[in-house]
Amino acid sequence: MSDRPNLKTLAAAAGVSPSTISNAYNRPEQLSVALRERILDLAAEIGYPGPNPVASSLRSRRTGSIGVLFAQDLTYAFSDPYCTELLTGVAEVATSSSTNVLLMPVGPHSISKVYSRDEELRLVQGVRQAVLDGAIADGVDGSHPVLRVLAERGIPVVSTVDSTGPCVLVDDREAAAELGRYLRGLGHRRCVVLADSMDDGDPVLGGSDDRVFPYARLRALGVRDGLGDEADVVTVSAGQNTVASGRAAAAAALACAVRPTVLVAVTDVLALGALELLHERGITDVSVTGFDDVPRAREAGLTTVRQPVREKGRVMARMLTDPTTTQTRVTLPTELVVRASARPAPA
Amino acid sequence: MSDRPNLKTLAAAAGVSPSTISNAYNRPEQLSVALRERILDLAAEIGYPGPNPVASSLRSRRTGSIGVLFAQDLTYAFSDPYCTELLTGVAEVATSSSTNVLLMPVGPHSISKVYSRDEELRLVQGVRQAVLDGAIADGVDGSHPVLRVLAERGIPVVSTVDSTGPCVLVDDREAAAELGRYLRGLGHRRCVVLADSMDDGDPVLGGSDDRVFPYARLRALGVRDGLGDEADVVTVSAGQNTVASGRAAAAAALACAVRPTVLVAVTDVLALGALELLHERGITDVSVTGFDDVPRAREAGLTTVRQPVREKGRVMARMLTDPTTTQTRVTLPTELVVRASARPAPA
DNA sequence: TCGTTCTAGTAGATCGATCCAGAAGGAGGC
DNA sequence: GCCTCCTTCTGGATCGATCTACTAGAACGA
Repeated sequence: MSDRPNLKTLAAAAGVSPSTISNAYNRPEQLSVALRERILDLAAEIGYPGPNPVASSLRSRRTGSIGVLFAQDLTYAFSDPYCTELLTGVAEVATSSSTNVLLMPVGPHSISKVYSRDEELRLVQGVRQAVLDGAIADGVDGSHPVLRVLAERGIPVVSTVDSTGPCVLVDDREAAAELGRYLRGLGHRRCVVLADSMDDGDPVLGGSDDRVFPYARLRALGVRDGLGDEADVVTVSAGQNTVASGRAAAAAALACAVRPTVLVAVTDVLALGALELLHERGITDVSVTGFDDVPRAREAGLTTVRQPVREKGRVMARMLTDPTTTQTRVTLPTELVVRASARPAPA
Repeated sequence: MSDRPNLKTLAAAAGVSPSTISNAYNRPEQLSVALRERILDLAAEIGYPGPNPVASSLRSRRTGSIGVLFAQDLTYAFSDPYCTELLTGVAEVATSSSTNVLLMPVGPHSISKVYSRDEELRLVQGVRQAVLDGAIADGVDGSHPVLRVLAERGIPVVSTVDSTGPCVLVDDREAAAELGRYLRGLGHRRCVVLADSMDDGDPVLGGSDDRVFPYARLRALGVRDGLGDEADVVTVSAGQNTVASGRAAAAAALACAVRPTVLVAVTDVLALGALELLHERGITDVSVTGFDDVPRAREAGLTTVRQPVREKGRVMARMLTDPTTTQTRVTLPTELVVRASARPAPA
């Protein structure tokens, strides 16, 4: 079997210089229509698939793909409605600009843990070997080693977490504060916040904050702000952002010495789990709220905070693919969505 | 600002040859522990992020990422439970092997349409520029131009559509035939098959087959096989695989001259749409079946055919990432799942 | 006729690593 | 003391394109 044809092969076959072949694909206006036709005909004939993208990227320093990093495990991402909605926004922009989307698995990372060199190399391996022009980091804490690798590689990163670099945010704290004030108005004073975290095991009541995701921390703070000083607010770190975690966290919350009147979940998914548990146990005097306003929140009658997740994905992707966008810091609006799951606190 | 450090810089700084730096990252056993430590220390100090993956891929012909191609629009993929389940399986394997997952947008493709050269170049641009070691093609018809590009580039492709190359299949036709026989046993003789397709517009009754996805075609054939010759079977091409399409297609089906006793959707998502419409119109004497057994099918009481989608994703990803797998053609089992949505045909 | 501008195409360096064959130096055997 | 083997490290070719700067010749105006 003969060697795979490359640009030089084709150049020789066509009797032109390599530069001209390159131009035929990348700068049609630089050569005559007739010559370009002849070249592409010949390419089809000898089975040349176009310039090798790896070689092309090496020289041109462009790859035509953008990466997406999730704080949580990639395996969970596709069953998380927040993630899929964000990806949809990213995909819309990617599709319209013929850009590929690279999903990188990243190991869980704890701020406090110190990694050995080889542990860290393994943690960041996906990102080290990733071929991309820019990356979207969703909920990834600024201290995460993968962000350092990307910075060293000179790859632009747009984050959903507040930082000095480009980011697309919602005001998590203020949005949660608004929710808190609303709950305060309903008479709630004893509250447990259900927060997803990098933990894998059972829910931990009032556990340390350093494995809780950045947005979860802010939302918990905001709820405290809104409920006021005299309110009793405890956080449960629940583990992965899944319905099952929400159930377990709610169970842990109900087992508190002083029973809360409201469970404030930092995501709708956790809230749905909490609702499930309350329903199952026939408990009707405990309110639940969520955050995000995913499709199922509406069906479930969940009081929540809406954020424009798909738009977030679009904006982030545009910041990386569209050279004319100059904005480097965008804040998107949120909106309190009142439904039936939060009721006045029992007297 | 100084130039970004590269392998040669680091080699010079460490007083060793470039090969040694490369080995420090890729072949730790080829150098003494002390030297490797010294190199990695120095790398951290001068901010060298490790070998440039593009240059590395060019020489080594490995990229550390696998691609995924969906027959349908990438934007819809994340809201399609079949796709997300497949991706989850892929992600599991990718995570455990530190492989990245590349999602490539691909324009819709009609078998019969002839593309101009530049139209086709645009259609395949994402795939032409994609950096990957292998690709998973889900439901992509063998005639699709992107598959030719991948073949010319020498990139291995695992397909879910029967072909001469590697593939992971379910026996769509026989699975559907089993369903057909079951429905026949329930007395059904007038059937409309709801099939998703590359069309965008309104549902087309008995439209041409060439824009229907390959699996949809096979399942339609299987149902015919199972229902037998005397049964009246018509296909509606419904457009995208969405609940909304399912509703519209069901509406079209009910408008038939001879009203069907059963709507056989080639996917659960379409079936859910059909159920929604029937429920809304208060129609109780028309049965519905699906295919895939997605999570919501259970909640909806949908009679359907289960296929192990996540396992499919795992197997396909393994065939591309694990050099020890030699199997080139795998058939996974299916199972008829009887629930309440298919009832005996009215007399 | 001369100089200028424009178009179509070219030459050769370069991007940043990995691969393969080989060499230096020390250990071990006889 | 000599030879062999093993470990550790090196030199230089190579992967396949794009980039920048340049040229030949046509076209054009004065």
